[in-house]
Amino acid sequence: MKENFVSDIDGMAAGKEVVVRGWAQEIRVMKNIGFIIIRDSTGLVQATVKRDCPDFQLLEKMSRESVVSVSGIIPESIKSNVGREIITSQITVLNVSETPLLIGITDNVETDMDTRFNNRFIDLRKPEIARIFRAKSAILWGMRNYLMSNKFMEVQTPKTVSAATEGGAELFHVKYFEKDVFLNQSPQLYKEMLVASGVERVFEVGPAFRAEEHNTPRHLNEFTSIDIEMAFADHNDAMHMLENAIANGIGNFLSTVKDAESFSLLKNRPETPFPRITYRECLQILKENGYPAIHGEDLNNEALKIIGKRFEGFYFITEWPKSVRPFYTATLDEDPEYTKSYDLQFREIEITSGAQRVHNPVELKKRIEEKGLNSENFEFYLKTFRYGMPPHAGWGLGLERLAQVVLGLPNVREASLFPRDRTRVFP
RNA sequence: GCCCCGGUAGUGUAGUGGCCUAUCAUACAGGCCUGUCGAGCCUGUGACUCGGGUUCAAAUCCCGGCCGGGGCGCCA
Repeated sequence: MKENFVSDIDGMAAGKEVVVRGWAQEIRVMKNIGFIIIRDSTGLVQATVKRDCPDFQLLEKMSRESVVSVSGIIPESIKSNVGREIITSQITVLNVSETPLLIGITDNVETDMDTRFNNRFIDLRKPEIARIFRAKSAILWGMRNYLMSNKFMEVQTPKTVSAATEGGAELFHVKYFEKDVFLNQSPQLYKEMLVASGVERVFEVGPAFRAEEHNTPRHLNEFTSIDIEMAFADHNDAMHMLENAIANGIGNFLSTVKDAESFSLLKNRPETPFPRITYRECLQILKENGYPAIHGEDLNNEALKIIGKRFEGFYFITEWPKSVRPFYTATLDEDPEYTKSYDLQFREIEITSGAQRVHNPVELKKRIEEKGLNSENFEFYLKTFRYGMPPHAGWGLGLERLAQVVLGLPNVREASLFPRDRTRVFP
């Protein structure tokens, strides 16, 4: 096993002997001296190879990105501009890399997104690409940590489901032995069933599939959904959990990922609570801006851009009309045409959708039928509401979209290691 | 699902009917030079997405396929 990562060299005294293992990012050879810039997951170090090193001739035939193990000593004074240096005593080439590289790593040439994704394993060697996923991981960890400390249990629910769905999104068909099944668009129904099972607070981090033929910088056909559901809670409680989970996620990212503020769009842990605006207030703003918006319809992208300009970062749009929300969304006590629902927005990008849910089985059945769905297909779900279902609320969040807005990425595909879009199912 | 734009060496580009035997950068191979550091200099290798059509002549114009980027719709 590797004993030292490159960044460990920072604390080492001159004269200390180390073994560095990583990728040979740059190789330069001269008459009496040569250099290898070695990269590992933690950073760069220059291995300086003098003529008297017995492995000097290995440099001359070494290709970039070959995997090497280099032994050496920390020098008294560091002359390399990468800030770390070892004076080499021994070099082992563990595996050679073919040339030329499929895409440049340090070359001063841009590479198209398509070419990069076709060769993603090399693309990910670029520090500016790799750090996206360090950030995503740290954001998720911070959110998970917040939920775990609030009595949530992490669960896994099936991704293959039979015909009954929430309606709305198109689903992917999959052969399942002699049956036709679908890839689940969200864990919604399962989360609620687990609330009925007495777990009270559940969350899941997993894939969600949407067979929509969109081609935009903010859609993936397979994305990572963070979903929560909590018993004995209303939409305001769920919003509270959401904004604090996000603040904790971003806070964790900024405080644990190296140089986070240098590449993050958001430089500070966001203040909570996030501002809230109702759907009806949005329509009023649009009207004042002379933008035609139809009451009872969804806000389109252009409308959301107008609304988004009024807020610095994250904001909630609450109390959406019943007509644009799923059947399981609870309505306002004082006006049943509107719902206890909310979307979390960042400018025009929708990050999260959530609500208090209907917990009365009679009303729920009615709402399913109002949407034109067959309630018999939902019996597995409806019956969990008849034997003691508490009031509950929750949300579903697109992790790639969250990473996209936190980092200011131009395309959500950049936040997916191996994105799945309208045409890409490879690699 | 509808609409717009695009596809030229490994990578990224210039070229919109003949001056293209296709530009430049980077990579790659070889050489010179140098405790170098986006090193520099010289030489070399390497490309018009596929199929059909128009034309004396097509990278260039037309049609179709495939692939890509984006707008709308829809959503996380």
